[in-house]
Amino acid sequence: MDNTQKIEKKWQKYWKDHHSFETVIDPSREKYYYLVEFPYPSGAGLHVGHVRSYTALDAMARKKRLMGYNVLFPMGWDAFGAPAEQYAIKNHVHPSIAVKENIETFKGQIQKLGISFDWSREFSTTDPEYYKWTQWQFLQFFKKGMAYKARKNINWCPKCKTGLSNEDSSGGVCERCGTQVEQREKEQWMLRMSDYAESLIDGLKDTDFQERIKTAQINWIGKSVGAEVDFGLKQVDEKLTVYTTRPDTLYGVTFMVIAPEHPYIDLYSGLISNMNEVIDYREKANKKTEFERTQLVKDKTGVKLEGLTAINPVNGKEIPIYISDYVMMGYGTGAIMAVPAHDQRDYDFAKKFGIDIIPVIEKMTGVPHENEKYKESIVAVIHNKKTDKYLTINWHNQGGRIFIGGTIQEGETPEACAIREIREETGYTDLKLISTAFPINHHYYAYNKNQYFEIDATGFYFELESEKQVDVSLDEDEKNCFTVEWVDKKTVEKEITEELHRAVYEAIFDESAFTVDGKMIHSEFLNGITEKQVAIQKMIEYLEEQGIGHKKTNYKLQDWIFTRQRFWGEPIPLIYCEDCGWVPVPEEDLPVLLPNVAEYEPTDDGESPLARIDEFVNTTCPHCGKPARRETDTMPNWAGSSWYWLRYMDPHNNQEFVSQEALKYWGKVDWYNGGMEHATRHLLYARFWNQFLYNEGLVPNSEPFKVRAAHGMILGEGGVKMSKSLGNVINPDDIVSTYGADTLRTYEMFIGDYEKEATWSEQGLVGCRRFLDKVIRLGEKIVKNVSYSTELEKDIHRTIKKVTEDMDALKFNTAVSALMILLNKMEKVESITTKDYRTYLMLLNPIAPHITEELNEMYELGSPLCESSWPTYEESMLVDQEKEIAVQVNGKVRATISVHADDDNQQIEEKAMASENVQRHIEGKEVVKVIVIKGKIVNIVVR
RNA sequence: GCCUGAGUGGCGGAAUUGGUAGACGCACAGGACUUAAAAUCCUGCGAGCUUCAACACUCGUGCCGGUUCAAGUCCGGCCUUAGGCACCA
Repeated sequence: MDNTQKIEKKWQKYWKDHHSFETVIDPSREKYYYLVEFPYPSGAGLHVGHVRSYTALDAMARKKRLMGYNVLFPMGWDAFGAPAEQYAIKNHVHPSIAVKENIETFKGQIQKLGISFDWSREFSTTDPEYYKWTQWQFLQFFKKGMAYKARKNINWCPKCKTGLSNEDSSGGVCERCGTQVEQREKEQWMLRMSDYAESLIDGLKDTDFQERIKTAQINWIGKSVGAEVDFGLKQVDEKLTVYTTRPDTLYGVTFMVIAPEHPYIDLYSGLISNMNEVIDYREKANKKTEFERTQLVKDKTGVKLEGLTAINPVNGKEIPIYISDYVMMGYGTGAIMAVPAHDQRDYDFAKKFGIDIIPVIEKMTGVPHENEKYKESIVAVIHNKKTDKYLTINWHNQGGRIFIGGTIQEGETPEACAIREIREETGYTDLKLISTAFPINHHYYAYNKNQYFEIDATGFYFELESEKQVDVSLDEDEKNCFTVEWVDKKTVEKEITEELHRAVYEAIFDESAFTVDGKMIHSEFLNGITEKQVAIQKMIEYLEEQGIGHKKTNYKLQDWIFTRQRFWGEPIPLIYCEDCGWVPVPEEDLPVLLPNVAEYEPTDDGESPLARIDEFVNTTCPHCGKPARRETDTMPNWAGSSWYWLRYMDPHNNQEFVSQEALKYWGKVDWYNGGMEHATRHLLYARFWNQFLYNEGLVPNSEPFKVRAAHGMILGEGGVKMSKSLGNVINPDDIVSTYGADTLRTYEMFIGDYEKEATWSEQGLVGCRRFLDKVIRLGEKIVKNVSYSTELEKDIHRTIKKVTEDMDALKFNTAVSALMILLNKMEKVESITTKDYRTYLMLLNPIAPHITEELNEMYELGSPLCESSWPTYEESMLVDQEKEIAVQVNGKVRATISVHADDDNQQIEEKAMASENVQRHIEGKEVVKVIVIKGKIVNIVVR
């Protein structure tokens, strides 16, 4: 309908001409700050996903304004970065030109949707007036020693020819282009973000982020609490420090592993007799990408350091040292103590290299009891290869099927005991021991002896070598009690249910380390402890007493690599002088502008394209005046978005990045909406940046955002991601021109749970268009009257409540649904009053602002909606005098009755009993009790 | 593997937080209006069973079990799925 277009244009012009959504500081009114992530203005234009979040926040912002708040709802552009640069390389134009075009497209698209942004505050991160302050803030980091240059292995994207932060190369591929990331040693500017790890976790307490977002942040920061322990080296007077979260397992250490890059390898190369092999391995490991090292290769590799051994500080045991790439130099100390019995990776490694596995934690089964009798015992699983059967003893109804078991006698080894028991009970003697299972601590009650037992049991797995048997000397009684039976695996797994025997069976065939809690064994002063935390605490105390270790907290979060070797980014405002070192560009010289040239190709040697532009590079030292060179790397894409919400408060200030007055009034962002893809990186960078500014006294709040919500993606029809290649991308412009912006907005709000993904459906869209058409037609039956229709009054009040509450809770779908329900009611009555209609339009206005304004004007209902106030409801109007409630008999609904608000329980019960169908169901039965929940339900319990 | 969520008709999804499961919309079917179509309006629409029809009845919120007068909702154990983290010691 071209009429729709006209109406929408008309009101968009009205809002613009009247500055309807422009905001100024007004201490007499309460402020509210809605922020939606500013987009990267790509050539592809706006996506329907943008529409979803913009409309949602727009609806909330419009409503808050009508409620009298001074609402800040700004928009801008995050325009530094690769795509604009790629475009520039191809077409030999300055990236700023492409950016300008794209911004225009995006802005046009957004304006067509009627989003109530305050465009007077618009800026782009690429505006020199903006990035001047990004540079200024970087200098604050620099001056505080929070920015430093380090030569280190960084993630390098060979396609983009630039370094990447860990955050940008997660999963071992470049975030931008998907190329596998390589390791390259480069000098990089770093920001000391890891200093803020704890405070970034802590600060979450002051936010109302969605739980899933908090979790994502906490996972990313990756806090772990453990201990650093110093192991001795046998050959030199030096210690090898490891980080472990399980110091309680120190007695189970049977080897150590250090990262291939560990400095000790070169330091003690003289002592290592197989140095060639070691170097060879190290080179291979270095060539592997981080991706291969962490994702693909689960098979353990490594080399033993011959000639260098370590000493376990708690028991003085000598243990071998290996190098292996499953230990990372970048985490902890780059060295680990390996406890194969209780760590899966160590277990795999030990199995492969034939290293001892010493269990120090015992699995516990059964329930411990007072006055237990202690004994040690064995359980033997015997397998016959020829028949693929297992030897069992069937006690029939006196205890079912079990394996061979028995108590260890004095002076007997567990293995000897097993062999003896097998012979005594079954006669078999020709056995080969295959494996010994981890010990099990079992608690049980023996009925025949009326006694509680605690046993430490060792499980053995034997292979039967031959059928050779000796006579079994059992008395008659025993013979009648049990039979010896060979059974298949299936029977074993089905019939052996006794807890201990079952546990032994599982332990024998389980190829994994025992990583759950249990009872400490073989650990001297820790023996018998059953709680992990207690054991860890005790061990740490011991280590600290002995001076061989201490408690230590580690984080996965690392320092932020803050340089990119690209053209299209904020130049880093530093100058290198041979005499003075790194010198900041004086504030009055900011911004350091990007030069206006036409060559932007990154170079293979890893230098920024800026390095080739002499007139940019060559300068003088601000300190001593000698010739000096500018830093030619630029800032990463994330820099500009790390403080943009502050600039919105005071976007045209050329004296400071934001005035204290604006900061004081606008404070925090009250509600920040963005995609789930930014829940870790952008949000962490932004919070870190803000916390730093807070510590410098530059901003009043340490946390920048109160609420963080994330919208779900909009998927193409069929539930797949929208993508160019699938050809299922929906262009909002097309929808706006066919159905109108109001229809698109209403549909996207109605599509489903805002926080979950939703599938696009053209049919659903049509339904929303129909809904709006009905709203339009409803106007035909209004009669002038300044009060609500009596028949609709209650429904209107209820709808006001519902819509008001739902919109604040992101439940737009049910808000729209409530409006549809009210519409259906309004359609059914003869006529509606002007007040009915105006209130209805007002409620719909935040979601469909154009058509509601138009109808309001057309029927002369009052001042423009955007200049009016949000309707209120009366509590008294929400309660019904008459209500239908259900009557259940034994929990099943059998009737409904109409009850009055004044009815007492007695009356309600009588009404319920009077129902014919209820009578039928209670007839001939005894009524046990009647539950009456006023206004809700009656349940009659009969027997 | 660990940490979050989620699982309800043909479909998108509701359900006042333990109280009539399936609101609202879509799709579909039947009818009205129309020369006809579109648009619009009315009616029906979880499955089964029964009936000329209606009333009624049985089952039903991923699966198994439990608590309760009453469970989509709470508890225990699984399965599936989406997202986050991951040789992080």
